[in-house]
Amino acid sequence: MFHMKRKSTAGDAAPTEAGEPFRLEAFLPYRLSVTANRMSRAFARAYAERFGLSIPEWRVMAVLGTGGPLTAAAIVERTAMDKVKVSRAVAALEAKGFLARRPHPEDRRSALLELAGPGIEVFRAIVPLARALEAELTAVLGPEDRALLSSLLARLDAHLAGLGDLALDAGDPG
Amino acid sequence: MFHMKRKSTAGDAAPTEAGEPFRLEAFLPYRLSVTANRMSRAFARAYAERFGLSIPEWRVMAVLGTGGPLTAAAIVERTAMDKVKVSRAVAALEAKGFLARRPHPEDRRSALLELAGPGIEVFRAIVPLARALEAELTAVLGPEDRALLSSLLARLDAHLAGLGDLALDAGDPG
DNA sequence: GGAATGATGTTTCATATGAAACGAAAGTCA
DNA sequence: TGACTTTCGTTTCATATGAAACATCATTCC
Repeated sequence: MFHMKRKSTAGDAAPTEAGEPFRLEAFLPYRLSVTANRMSRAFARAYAERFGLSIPEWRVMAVLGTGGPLTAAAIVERTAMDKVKVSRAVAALEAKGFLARRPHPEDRRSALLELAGPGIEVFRAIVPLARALEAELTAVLGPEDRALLSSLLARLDAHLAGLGDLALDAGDPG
Repeated sequence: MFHMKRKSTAGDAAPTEAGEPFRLEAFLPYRLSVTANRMSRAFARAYAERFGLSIPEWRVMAVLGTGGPLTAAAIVERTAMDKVKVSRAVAALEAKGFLARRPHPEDRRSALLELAGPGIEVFRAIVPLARALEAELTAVLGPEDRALLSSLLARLDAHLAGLGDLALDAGDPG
């Protein structure tokens, strides 16, 4: 049989060509997931060993450490984490005395959160270590490829976030 | 201007520069994790809705569908999944009649696994859909950027796998 | 051969996750 | 005002995860 009709447009000089046997290693969702998990595991271990923090906790600290006081909803937005996860991370950090809640002046359901006490110094200590570990783990890529990867991921992520919940099946979003 | 030595056009040259305030969005492990999770969620939903498969189950089918009969250990190797996860995925697929176990001729602890019955047709049906969804979700990147991303991830992943468990912190090769 | 050690795959158990239900507080509308 | 609807954050619950213990078979070394 002839395999004609290939290369329909730019869209299909694709990740995996239609006639070929399927290879998991060349499948982008797989690649992405495996690499991200490896990376996450390394960081999770480092944070846990040195600071007793989970990744969600570290992320909350990361946004609180740079942005001012934030509500939980704002943290959800900036960390791209589930609100349940944020709620639990905040509770854990509060229990450790790493952050403080202050009543929100305009909404009694909510609270303003910010780093406090030991949390402030831990944040200062963690940032350079996180950067160093990032540098070590991504050492194979030079600075340029690292930047390239980051920018590709950002573009892809924005697209995925745009697709959002809609149209993942059924309709053709375009 | 004077100190425009390396303005961030195509992204920051270094992962995160030492003097700057920490930005989670520019932190590669974060980017990677968020993007991978979004992608995974989309696929998980698609596989579940259309075929009643989890991602681990789909991955096992993916390697069995192309490679011949494999042992569980071989599947672990090729899918980069935990052996517990593989064990459970295999059990689930067997319960659905999607794969068959055959005693391993040279090792009575092990078994040879291969797609069977409905599993074969489901595999054939799923591959083009997986490819189509991949294409849709990565549509923002052109074919070239997609290939680039894939190759960057592969390099990074190989490096991470190389670091393995060792040397992530000071040194306890255990 | 037969103990000691190693490999294979399953089960146990403690933790992590997020969808959905929830109470409390705003916001909306008549 | 007094119903409604919506939003904020927490809690519940059912599921997913993997480290460690396990049973089973294989291999090594004496």
